[in-house]
Amino acid sequence: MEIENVAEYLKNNGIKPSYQRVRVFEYLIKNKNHPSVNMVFKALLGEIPTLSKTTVYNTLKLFAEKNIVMVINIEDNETRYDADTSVHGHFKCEKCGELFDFGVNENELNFDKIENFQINQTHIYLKGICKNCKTN
Amino acid sequence: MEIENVAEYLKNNGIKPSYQRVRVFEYLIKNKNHPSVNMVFKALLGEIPTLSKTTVYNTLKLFAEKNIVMVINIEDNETRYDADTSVHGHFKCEKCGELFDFGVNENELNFDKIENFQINQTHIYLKGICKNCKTN
DNA sequence: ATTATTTTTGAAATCGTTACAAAATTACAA
DNA sequence: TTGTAATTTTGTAACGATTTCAAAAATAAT
Repeated sequence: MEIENVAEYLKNNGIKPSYQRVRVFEYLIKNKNHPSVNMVFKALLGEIPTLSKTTVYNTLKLFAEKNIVMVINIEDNETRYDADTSVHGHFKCEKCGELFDFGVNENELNFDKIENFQINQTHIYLKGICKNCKTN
Repeated sequence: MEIENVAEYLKNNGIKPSYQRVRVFEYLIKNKNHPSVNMVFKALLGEIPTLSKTTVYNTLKLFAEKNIVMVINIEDNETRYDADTSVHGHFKCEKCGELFDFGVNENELNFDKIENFQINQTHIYLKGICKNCKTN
């Protein structure tokens, strides 16, 4: 998805585009590295010296409520965020720790036993060894 | 999977079958409710008054390392455990909070972009409204 | 301008989890 | 058995991610 005007995009999703919110969202779409709160906070603190970590928490929670970010719980200890809200999977390499995106064909998922359930969110997490770490 | 003798099963998986470990694993296979550490602890405390919560943590971590339980991170705040380690999905109802199992056909998952990755674990989490909560 | 509303901030509290050392239990050898 | 070593359990303290909360700052409305 192409987002030309972040402030406009936030507004269209019912979010008042404050300076901090715009900057956090810009970080997400520029750095597609599924950051944690701490990663966002530390990256932006250099440019926004008054930034509070609570603001990052508040902002990402708001984004999640408005469904413009995906909450990734592939790690047991810290939550990660992704501005790409389309259905796709995440692969975590157990060796290098990196998180990879991969495509998922929704139609091919046959979900037994939950017919007539209303699905709002789909999370697909794989863990293993990535191609780089396998050869090295 | 049928597990007739829990102690034997633990031993076969490289786990010394102490009393606490046997009781924790028995709880898991009798109560297929994907319990949290706290749920296991509170349920067993009545029968094992000296039980420590740390023991439940240690035990479940050991089970996970030996791959006889599945770690479920569908909730952001607390980890849940499942003695069924076969590939299957979990549906969390956003209304009643219940966790449902569902079947997944592994072969039908076409994972784009991660060819030549070694997959060790597959986690599929859905969130939405279960059939009961939709009608009520 | 003034006032009301919203947002940000930072410190304190919360809570799941882990670290650690002592106590209890089990395994092993004499 | 008995003593000793190794393993497991226990409970308290520490840790760290996240939330709470109230004050300060910024923004919007009258």
